[in-house]
Amino acid sequence: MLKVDGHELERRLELFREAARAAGIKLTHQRLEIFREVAGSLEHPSAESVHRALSASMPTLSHDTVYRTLWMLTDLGLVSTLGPKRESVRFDANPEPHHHFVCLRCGLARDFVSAELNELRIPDSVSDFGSIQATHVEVHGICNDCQAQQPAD
Amino acid sequence: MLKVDGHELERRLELFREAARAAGIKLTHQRLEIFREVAGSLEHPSAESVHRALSASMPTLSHDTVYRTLWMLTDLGLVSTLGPKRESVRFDANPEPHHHFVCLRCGLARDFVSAELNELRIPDSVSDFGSIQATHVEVHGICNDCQAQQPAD
DNA sequence: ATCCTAAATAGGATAGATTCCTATAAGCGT
DNA sequence: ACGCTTATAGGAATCTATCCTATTTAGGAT
Repeated sequence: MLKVDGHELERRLELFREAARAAGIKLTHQRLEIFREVAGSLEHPSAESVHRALSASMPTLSHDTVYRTLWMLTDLGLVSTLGPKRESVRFDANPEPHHHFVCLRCGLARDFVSAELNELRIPDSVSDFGSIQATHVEVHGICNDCQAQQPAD
Repeated sequence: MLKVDGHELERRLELFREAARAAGIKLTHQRLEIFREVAGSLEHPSAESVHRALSASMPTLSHDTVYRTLWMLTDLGLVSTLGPKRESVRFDANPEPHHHFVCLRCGLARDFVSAELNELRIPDSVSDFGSIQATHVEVHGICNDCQAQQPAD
């Protein structure tokens, strides 16, 4: 199990404590442990694996609390999600090289093309993870419709 | 509902017919309609929305068929998925700008950093979709562990 | 055109992920 | 320490995706 350096973890925990205080959010034992688990891992855990890791020391921890906490951390900007959040799998039948704009609120996904972005230089170290098959750019933002509904954050 | 140009759609359908023939895969009505639906949309539909769109003209179409067909098209290389396929949501508490290597088989996700990739120029046209919040590069491939288990494809 | 067989489908059951509901418990300002 | 407000536990409900199997179909052979 890969771990974040202890000093860095403490730094992230302090950021969380500050952000929680600023937002008027209570610092419960559950929230601190859940944040410590996700901030301390290099493996981008799922809610389920966070729950599993903590249930040894907190046998009554509920799934609901893990999910609520992780989404709350996402709202605070301390955590993000890989890919378009929740939702179901989305399919893409565009055979040309292209890139994606993805709305963080509603999941809307649109293609855009860019010859320049098709030719990115990926650091050599990445091939230590495995063989590279494709590379593309993901732009995350808020789509026009979602902005119209809820202008600011 | 945004649609792909009719001529382009026919071209994609022809590619599918060829690929199916080459792979010894039967060209059923269901498969053709499902492919037409996903290849004709600019909105990267989910399996559920494909099913919904087709159920008017094919009331007995099953969910299973839609899923099987979409994964089959993915295996043929005619369709890809947005984000790490299936699985649950994955969380990321790394506050520094970074990019991802994602294994297409097992979903393993690892961070890597690159000052150069942090400074990508995104086409102006993308801001027509909405406000941009973050940009990062996703490298898709097969991780070392998965390659060891099943060397070639 | 008809037959045959392997492959594909429908439909319901099942598994897994995520959220909802509500009575109880705990944080934190005073 | 007290009380108000927010958070939690636990189970029920929902939703996504896959599995199972009897029936149907595509497409090559006749």
